Amino acid sequence: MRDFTQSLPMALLQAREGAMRLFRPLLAKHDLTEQQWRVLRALSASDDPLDVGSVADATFLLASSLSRILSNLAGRDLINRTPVQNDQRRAAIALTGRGQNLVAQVAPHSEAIYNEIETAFGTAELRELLTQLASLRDSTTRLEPNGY
Amino acid sequence: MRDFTQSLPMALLQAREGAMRLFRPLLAKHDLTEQQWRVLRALSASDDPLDVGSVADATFLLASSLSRILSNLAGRDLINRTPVQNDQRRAAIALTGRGQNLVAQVAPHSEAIYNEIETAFGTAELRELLTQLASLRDSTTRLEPNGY
DNA sequence: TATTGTTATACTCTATAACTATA
DNA sequence: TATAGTTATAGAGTATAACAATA
Repeated sequence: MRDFTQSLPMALLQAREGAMRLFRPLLAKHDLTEQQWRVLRALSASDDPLDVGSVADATFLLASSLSRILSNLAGRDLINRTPVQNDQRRAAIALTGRGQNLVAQVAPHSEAIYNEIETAFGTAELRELLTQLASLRDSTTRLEPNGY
Repeated sequence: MRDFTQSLPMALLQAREGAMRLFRPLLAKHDLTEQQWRVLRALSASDDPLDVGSVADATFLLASSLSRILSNLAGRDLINRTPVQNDQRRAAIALTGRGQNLVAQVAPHSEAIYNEIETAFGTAELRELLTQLASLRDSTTRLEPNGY
């Protein structure tokens, strides 16, 4: 078997841990978990409200996990849910004003950390890495888990 | 702020999810969580028994999380803990015979999945990606989280 | 009947701190 | 006093399934 530390999942985990380690104190200061921040970011990145399924896809969260997270964020008045007119099953999720303010407050610090990483790692290297990661994602998307 | 889907942590998460999605059914069949498998792999990769701190470092698990995981694995007779002679505080963790057998049983399937990924993504591309990930890890290791 | 989303349940991991035993 | 490891506690996410409401 391949060397443990050389395995792709471990390398991706280590790389992500190395980056997230720099972001966590910022999120903790605002009482946000990584997952909660992913939800806020996804909503912030979208011009229109998103239904729950779209948020789940964008954030890599299970619908059942996301449902709880949305309840938490709604309880803190950071997001709201409004039923969709055409399809009453769907809920349109959007940032509240408070949610937008929070994102706007955290974003510059997040960007500063990101810039530190980019400076340390290299702008061209970062762009290249993002390209390769997208390519890997596309490659694995086409594969199916085998039955064992 | 940078585009959400273009952010490095998200890209690393997506890439890892894409890969792990292919491995999870295999681990599930053997009643192993990702974290438990990381521990078994780390022990398998080492010629000598490892103390708990070393396993924690190798697997990116907190000592307190690891302690429970080790209890679970010990209860299934997959690992054992033996006190270290020179330093009675330390425990030397090693795979049992059963643990070695389990790793030996899972490893070929894991390798097959890995080969599928390598074929889909490209051997040279994979090597290059691993190099870049190691470089990123080194870059972020030298950075410190800022206070906010 | 199928789909969207929530709830139920059991489990696992995270995170911090307190604690024990040893050095 | 400091260190290695475990235990306590609270919280959060995972995973599967069951469920209600709607299409």
